[in-house]
Amino acid sequence: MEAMVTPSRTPFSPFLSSQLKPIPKPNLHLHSPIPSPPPKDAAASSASAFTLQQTKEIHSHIIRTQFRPTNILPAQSSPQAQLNFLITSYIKNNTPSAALKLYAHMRETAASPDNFTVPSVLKACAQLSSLRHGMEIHGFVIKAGFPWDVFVNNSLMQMYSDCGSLVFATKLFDEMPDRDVVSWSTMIRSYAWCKLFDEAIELVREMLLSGIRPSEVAIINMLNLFADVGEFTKGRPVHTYLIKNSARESPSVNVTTALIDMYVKCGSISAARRVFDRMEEKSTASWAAMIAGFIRCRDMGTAMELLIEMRHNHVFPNEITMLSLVIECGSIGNLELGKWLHAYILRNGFRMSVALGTALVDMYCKCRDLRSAREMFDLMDGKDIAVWTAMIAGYAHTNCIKEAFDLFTQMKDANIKPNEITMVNLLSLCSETGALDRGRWIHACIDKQGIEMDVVLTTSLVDMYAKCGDINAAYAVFTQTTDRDVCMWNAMINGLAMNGYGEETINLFMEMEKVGVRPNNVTFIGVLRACSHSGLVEEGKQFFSFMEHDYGLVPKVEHYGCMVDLLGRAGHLDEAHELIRRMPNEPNVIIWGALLAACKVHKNPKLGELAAKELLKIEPHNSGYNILLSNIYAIDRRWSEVAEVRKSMKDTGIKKMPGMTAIEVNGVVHVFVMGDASHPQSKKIQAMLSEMQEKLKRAGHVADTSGVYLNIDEEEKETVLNYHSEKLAMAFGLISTPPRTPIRIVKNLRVLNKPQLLTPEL
DNA sequence: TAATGAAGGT
Repeated sequence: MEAMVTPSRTPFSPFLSSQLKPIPKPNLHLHSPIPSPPPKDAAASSASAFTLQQTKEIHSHIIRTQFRPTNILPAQSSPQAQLNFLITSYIKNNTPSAALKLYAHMRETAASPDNFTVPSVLKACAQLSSLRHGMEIHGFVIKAGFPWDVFVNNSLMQMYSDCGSLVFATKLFDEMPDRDVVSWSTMIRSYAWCKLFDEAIELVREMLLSGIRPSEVAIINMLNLFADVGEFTKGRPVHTYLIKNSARESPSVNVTTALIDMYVKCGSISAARRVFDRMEEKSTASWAAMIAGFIRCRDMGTAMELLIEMRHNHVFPNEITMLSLVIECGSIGNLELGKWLHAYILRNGFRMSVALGTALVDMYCKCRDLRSAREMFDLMDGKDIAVWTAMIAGYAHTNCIKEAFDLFTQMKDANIKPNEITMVNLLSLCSETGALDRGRWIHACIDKQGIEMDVVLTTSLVDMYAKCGDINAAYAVFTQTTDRDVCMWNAMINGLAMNGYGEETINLFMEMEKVGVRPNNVTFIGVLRACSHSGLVEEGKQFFSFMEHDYGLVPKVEHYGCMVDLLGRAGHLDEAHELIRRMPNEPNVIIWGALLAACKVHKNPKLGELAAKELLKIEPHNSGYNILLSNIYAIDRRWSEVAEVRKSMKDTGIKKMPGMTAIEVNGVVHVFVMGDASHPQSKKIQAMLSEMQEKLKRAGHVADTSGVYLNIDEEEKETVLNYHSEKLAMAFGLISTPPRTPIRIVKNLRVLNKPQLLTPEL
């Protein structure tokens, strides 16, 4: 690997290189201090599950009082038992890193972890996919000399499997003196998780042979698993087993429901229907699974019919049924059915719980009907953080900056404290729109409000800083945390790649390997992109081959896209074309677009024409591709063909989409299109543009007009260049910021391709 | 048990 990246050194910014500190060594003993206690006493009582806030309060109380009895936990509980309880509570509240910190604290004090602690903290490791922490705990178990315990052993297997180390899990399984049904299920699950279905099925067979009867839970787990991986044929043996066994005892309603769910998720609605029709007794859940199946395959008529039929059979949908159907509907984005369900809910007098209301708001957002979402939202009473967040997420995903931040302000006025999820949504909005100042502000809010920095939130921060161009801030956030999962590495790797740090990207990739985080498809996109932008052709080819042969990751069309880009940028156009012809997947617009872009740069109209025509085959009405084709003709000065394309565009009503550029000044995002005179400060901008042009001319700059493919004379072309949206944004930036302020403009192609997003309905 | 969240190719 080392040898591979050395050959052609790419020039990279010495500035960043000096900034990039080595990744801190993993802190094996987790010495991080326990967070300082909030000044509240633990007043909450009764509930069996505590909220995160309550957990933290109890935590600080226990630490403060040296395990004196509280009014919440049983007074006679040992320190171990109390801490175990807190660890479990942190995990239930989805804050595994807090659980691990608490465990580290136990190790330092007299309250030594016992075999109730270990399975809990292993679960936390699994949630964080932190193999390193998991192994540390395994080491502790061995050193502490616990008596062998099947429960602990199963937890270890589970942890290894969730952290991607099937080898260790298998080793533990093979060496177990005594296996229970959970051990088998865990191992089967692990194999199936790695898509080793044949091995998983073989293990099912072995389990049955060894006389272990799968428990009902084990069968349901298996079915859920096959459902998750969407492998239909592989699930069959479980079905066969059930049928064979049904002579003795018929499967329970829960098992059959899981079976229906599996068939539905594997895309076989007819098999699901057959099982469903044969059921003697159907529960609410069975009906719900069946109806969700018809929603999923967009057969709304049958879905509605079944919902009505269900009531004739005296099985009544409950709030949960409706909840799951609304969620399903949102995930396929079917507005019509969503509205029908909403009406159905109102007509039939279901209790409109906050959860159901939230699901409806979310459904409308996912169907891009923000107006209805907002209506529902405004109607709701007792709004909690989830609804506010769902609504903010709706605005965030449609790039409605103003609405999202306005709502955020209103939420705080209503005394609702934002949580990690709220912040993640706002940050992703900042990333998409390049709003660095707002992003920094959100970062400050997170610190000020003491919001838990979990993996997802940290990843969002890294991503925001990287996409907004502040790579040093991204790196600072990245290095400040020790629990990094593959997504966080990917955010940093792709961030470096995106900002042009080819060599650093590759180094970081190797660092990731070293600490034992397994790269995935997305990781390789970043690495290949880095090679592409830095002209590391040979390295890129090697990584491409590595990913398949050394990591067992089948390159997807995305990776081919990177490779076409890599080869194309380097001018190896024919090789790129050859790769497209050889690829097993159907080339899409990205692939042909990459080839076309390369043909433009390297002036190969012949291949470019081919690519443009392929693009138009896929999307005949895309104005962008029509423009590109006409530009290709223009390179060859084939003006009559240029005119033809333009005429056919005009005839079919295709309009050229305006290029747009955004700039953030004092927290406000200004968007410019080409020749835009609508800005209030337009006059000043024009004056600044003239000044810029004068200065450039005096400095001897000659505009490169070869990229403007209109049949007009050179002087006019220059005018067109001068009114580009980028220049307008740049000029605006110059007049509205103090001298020497860095100016950051954003051209977001994704925004460009979705013009409707910039003109929200509201 | 069932409502809100992260990484990606021109």
